Amino acid sequence: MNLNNRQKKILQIVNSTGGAKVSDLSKSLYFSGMTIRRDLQMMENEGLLKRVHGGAIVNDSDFQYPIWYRMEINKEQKKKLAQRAAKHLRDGQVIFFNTSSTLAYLLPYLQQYKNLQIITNSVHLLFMISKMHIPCFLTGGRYNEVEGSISGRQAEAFLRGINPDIAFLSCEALSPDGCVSNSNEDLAEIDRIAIEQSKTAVLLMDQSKLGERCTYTVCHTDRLADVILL
Amino acid sequence: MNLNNRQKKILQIVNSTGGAKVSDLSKSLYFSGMTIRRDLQMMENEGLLKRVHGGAIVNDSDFQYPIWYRMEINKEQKKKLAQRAAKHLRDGQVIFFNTSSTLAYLLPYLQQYKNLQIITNSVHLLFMISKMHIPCFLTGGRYNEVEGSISGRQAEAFLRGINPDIAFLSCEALSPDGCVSNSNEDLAEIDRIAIEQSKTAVLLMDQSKLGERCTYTVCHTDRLADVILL
DNA sequence: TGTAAATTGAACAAAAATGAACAAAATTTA
DNA sequence: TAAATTTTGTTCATTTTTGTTCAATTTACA
Repeated sequence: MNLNNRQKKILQIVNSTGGAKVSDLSKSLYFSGMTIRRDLQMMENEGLLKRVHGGAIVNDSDFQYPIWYRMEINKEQKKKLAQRAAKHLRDGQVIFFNTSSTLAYLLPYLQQYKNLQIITNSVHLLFMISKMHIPCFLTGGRYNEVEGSISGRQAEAFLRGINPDIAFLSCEALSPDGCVSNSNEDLAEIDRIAIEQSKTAVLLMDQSKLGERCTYTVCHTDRLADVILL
Repeated sequence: MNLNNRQKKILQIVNSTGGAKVSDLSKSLYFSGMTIRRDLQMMENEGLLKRVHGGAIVNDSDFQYPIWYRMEINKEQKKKLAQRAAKHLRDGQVIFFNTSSTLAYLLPYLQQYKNLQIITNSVHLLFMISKMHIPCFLTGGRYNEVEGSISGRQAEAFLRGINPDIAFLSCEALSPDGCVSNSNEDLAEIDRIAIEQSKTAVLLMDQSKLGERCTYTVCHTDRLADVILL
């Protein structure tokens, strides 16, 4: 029994029973209380559990649903609203999409238009669009694994060299007074530049994120041609 | 019993039992603890297992090499040659990879270096490298679904703005007189620029493609620091 | 065949893991 | 509230494991 096995076992016990006492763990695993305590401290640092006086309990901190799950939520309603957004589409347009799962609802409507060119900083959208055999360009720059986005100085430079007809954006928060904002500084900057460079900008966003305000302002809604709440 | 057989056996034991102690492996394989320890270190660097105090356990990290890589991993020759290519690696390097599955053999060796920065025009390599938690930049530009590559005018401009310490390239053909060539014009141009911009360039390629010559010349081998035939 | 490189093991110093002792802090009890 | 009890964290000693270095041996290769 080494450190790793012991900690794995402790985690099993804690997760299956909701919590465990140091004294019990010590007795059942045949290690001193001191060792157990050190284990719990390590595991708490890694966010695996929460330490309390006398032992440890499960860590039920906030967790995020994976992206594929979020896409399944409210499918029907979102489809209808994406249809409304699709009314801004025309043949031959150069279109920018930012990084967002919400925008994926728009993709089916691209099929009916000819000679579109898509630019995006989302690798997920890149793949989906490519599978539809629509030419797609990705901004260059630093890859962020969490959102599947490309951002940073180079992505900004890339965008400044392009003038899309329309930008479809999604963001994290929209305050009551019309302030569109994001919690990621780099992605907020991408959005700002996309709006600057594009003739038209349309915001799509999830109603659930309404009314809040994140650290980095993207723009005010009066700069947008349309705001569609899914 | 040579190094490769021994490591294969160690991996079997670890994978079948979930873990093994150095002292036990030493006794059952009749090798000194020191040798076992060196084996484990090597195998950990390649991501095949996880070392813990006293021994090793199965690698349950979130990063897994793709199946085709793990299936090939025991082909000693490729492993050895990738190892030779890895000798060009140093801490803190800025490295370019072009679009090629061959280069994936090098990835395990990246883990042992600190502060690397990778630039590539391959989305497949981008994903693998990101999963290893190494900062990775993608060139901007047109996406080509077939090879999973980014190329075109913007990718070229992106590359010209960067000066990597070393470029690892793979290509489609290498003629007997040392002409490195490619059948895709855009990707050949990317390679040319990468060589131009990099302090050092190393070619890795599959022996099967040896002796031929494609439409677009990339460079001559005397421009390369090393040519490694897998 | 001789030389360079890789492999291996031994010795020993350095580091990690563990438990015991005890003072400090938290909790319970009176 | 104070005393008693339990739990915690610090420190130190002991044991185990690891890494470094060097020498011997084997292997690769020119």
